[in-house]
This record gives sequence, structure tokens and C-alpha cells, in this order.
Amino acid sequence: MRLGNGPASIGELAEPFDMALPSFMRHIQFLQNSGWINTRKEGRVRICTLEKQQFAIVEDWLSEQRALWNARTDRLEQFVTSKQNKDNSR
Amino acid sequence: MRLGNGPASIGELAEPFDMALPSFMRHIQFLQNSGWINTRKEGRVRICTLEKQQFAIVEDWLSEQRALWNARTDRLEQFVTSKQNKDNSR
DNA sequence: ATGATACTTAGCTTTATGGCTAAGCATTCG
DNA sequence: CGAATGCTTAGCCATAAAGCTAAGTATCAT
Repeated sequence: MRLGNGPASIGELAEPFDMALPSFMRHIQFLQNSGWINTRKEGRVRICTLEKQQFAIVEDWLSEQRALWNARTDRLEQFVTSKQNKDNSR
Repeated sequence: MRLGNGPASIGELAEPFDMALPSFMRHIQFLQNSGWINTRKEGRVRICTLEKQQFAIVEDWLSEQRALWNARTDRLEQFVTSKQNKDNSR
């Protein structure tokens, strides 16, 4: 959430958490390895930024999947409905 | 992905995986506790279905967050640009 | 040049995770 | 009724995760 406001240093990100810095760093590294954030070193400070494209990718994937599911559900409902109509018309 | 096609039994879902059934069950339970799927018992068979709303919630959250970030970035760019203009007009 | 700052690295400990087998319990088939 | 099927429960084990402290390194400020 914090990174949504723009870049921040490790120290700033870690500050609200009751956790030793090395422990916090591993979370940062994990997020970077997973492609959610990027980091660069500015002097002795490491700056973190959000990898916004990654979030766009996830959103697109979700959107696509849901569209597929819904299309399938629609076809199923259509089938059930048409079957009902046939039965009713007997 | 399989559940996107419609409901399926534990056995059917587990079949492609080289994993003992109890182990697989824990994955199912985890997904259910996390709200991604739902299950019901039909005779001795347990049927799993996708909790589509959950995916919609995530998609909405992502969409909202990204909109916020982009709005902020836009304002930042606008600020930088307007500052540039002032500097240029001296 | 020294001390302070902001991470980093190394190494350790505790706990959680993810897997297994064996045995149990309903439900369905013959 | 007895056997087969489809999970479930119980209990165990190996490994990975997530934390810590202590010590190290590279900047920055004086």
C-alpha cells in the first residue's frame, strides 16, 4: 500500500513493523524475485518501487478467466433453458 | 483451471497429480478456508465448485488500487510538467 | 579520519508446511 | 450382507520458512 504512494526506502517501509531489518529485507527480496517490486541503490539507501505492470498482468489474467467461466455458464444456462422449453412444449 | 469448466469431485481434481489423497485434501481445504472454492457432499463423493465472486472481489480491488496509483502518477507528472513550463517561461 | 547511518551477510533456532502411510467411515454395488 | 469406492482422520517425518543476533560493508557528515 505504501509503495502505491511512490518509491520508498527499506528503512521507511520497515519502520511500522516490529521486525528486525534482516528479516524485513527477506520479504523485500521475495517481492522483488516475484516481480512485484523493483529496487535500486542510491548511496547507502535502497529505494523500492512498485512494479505496476505486474499488477496489470494479474488483473488481465483474472478478467480473461472470468470471461471464459461466464461464457461457459451462459452456454450451460442457455442449454438448460432450451431443454426446459422443449419439455414444456410437449 | 479445471473448476473453471464447472464442478468436479475431489477424485477427479486429484487424478492428474502425483500425490496421495490426504495430501491433496489439505490443498482443497486450504482453498475452501481461503474462500476460493466451495464444496458439498453428494453421497460418498465431495463436489467442488469455484467461488467466482471471490475472484471478482480481487479483480475489483486490483482495478481500484491501480486507478489510485495512476491518478497519483498523473498528478505528479502534471506537477513536474507545470513546473517545467514555469522554468521555461523565465 | 572518525563516527554515524543504512543496509547486508552469515549463521542459528523455532515453527509451520507439505508430504506420507495406515486405518476408519459412510455410501453404493452385486 | 459383504466387497468396493471415495473420501477422512490420525499421526508421523523431512524440509522450508520466518524470525533472531552479531558482525560486516559502504556511504555520508563532521
